[in-house]
Amino acid sequence: MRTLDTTDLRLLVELSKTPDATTVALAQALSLSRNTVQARLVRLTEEGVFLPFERRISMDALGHPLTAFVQIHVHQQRLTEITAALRGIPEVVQAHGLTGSADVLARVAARNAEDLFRIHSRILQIDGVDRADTSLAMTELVAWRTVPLVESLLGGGEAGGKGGR
Amino acid sequence: MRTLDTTDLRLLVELSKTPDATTVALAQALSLSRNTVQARLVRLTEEGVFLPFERRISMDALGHPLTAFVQIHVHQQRLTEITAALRGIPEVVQAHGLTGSADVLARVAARNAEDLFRIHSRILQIDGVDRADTSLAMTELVAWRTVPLVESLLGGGEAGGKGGR
DNA sequence: TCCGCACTGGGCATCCTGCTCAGCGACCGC
DNA sequence: GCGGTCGCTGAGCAGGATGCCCAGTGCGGA
Repeated sequence: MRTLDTTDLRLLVELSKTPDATTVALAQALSLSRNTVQARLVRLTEEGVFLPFERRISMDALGHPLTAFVQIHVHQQRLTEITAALRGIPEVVQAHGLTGSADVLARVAARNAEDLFRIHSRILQIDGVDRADTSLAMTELVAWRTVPLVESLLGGGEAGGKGGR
Repeated sequence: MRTLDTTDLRLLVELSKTPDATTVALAQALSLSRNTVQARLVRLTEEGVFLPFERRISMDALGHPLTAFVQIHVHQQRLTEITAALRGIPEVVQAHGLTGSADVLARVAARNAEDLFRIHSRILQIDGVDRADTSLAMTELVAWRTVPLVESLLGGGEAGGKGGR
């Protein structure tokens, strides 16, 4: 994957500020020509810099205000089937295979405590699952953010965005 | 927060399929009038159903392909300062206050193993942090998804979208 | 029965989009 | 030093989308 240059990063920051900005507005904000912005956006899209829109849907709005992390210990030989089973539970929003004591960390969205208990049980009943420890997220201390990282890349100095090959 | 009706949910699914679709295209896909779609989108936006665009930026693209989860044990009295310190680390992408054995679960993005170690050390040096256990995410078994949950709400039957108050 | 609400379909001026083209400046390899 | 190549610019153009307005309609609740 190509390394993003300053122009790309500035574009990402601007997009984060005004996600629905038109190409013209973005060009104005960054003092670039409309053509350049358009070309960059196409390239960024093709390179897969933008993750699916799904990620922008609020669980709260869907009536699932509770977030919980479930640490799952499994028979590692059966990981494939277990993954499939987890995919079958819509409330399992995300799951990672981990190093360390637990094998799988699943992120779960629930309507309320009962609902969470139900989902927890459902995970426990999956064949090959040994144990599942649920931790409820009480506060989001740091809300998902990418811009600080992008800005650190900008400040840290990348190659300039003009001329050259 | 108002409960989303069938029309809203169908709109979310359609948007997930084609995030850059025009209002006209969405209206066509859902067999609604353009005016209705436009009004719904405005309302969904006002209600905060859409999370920030930042969430759609790929860490891989930013040169941070490694994801790690850091379980942090802290002096709970100092949680406020600790949160501020975590916010000061750009690589800390998200952090939750948890019930259970650990106090804080932080999600971290890193360039490579060394980088991860550096960030881990930086977290450890925060005043009030007792211990920090890092687990590296090796695979994303289930990529972030919301649509299955939305569809389960659709299938489960919500109130219809037309008429009434 | 009447009211209010949400959706519909039409219309309108303005702006954006997607595309093309020529020109220019900078850096590359030769 | 020189041509080649790449990225940015500014202009132009047809088609379409946007944002806004309004009147009409069907349904449920008061």
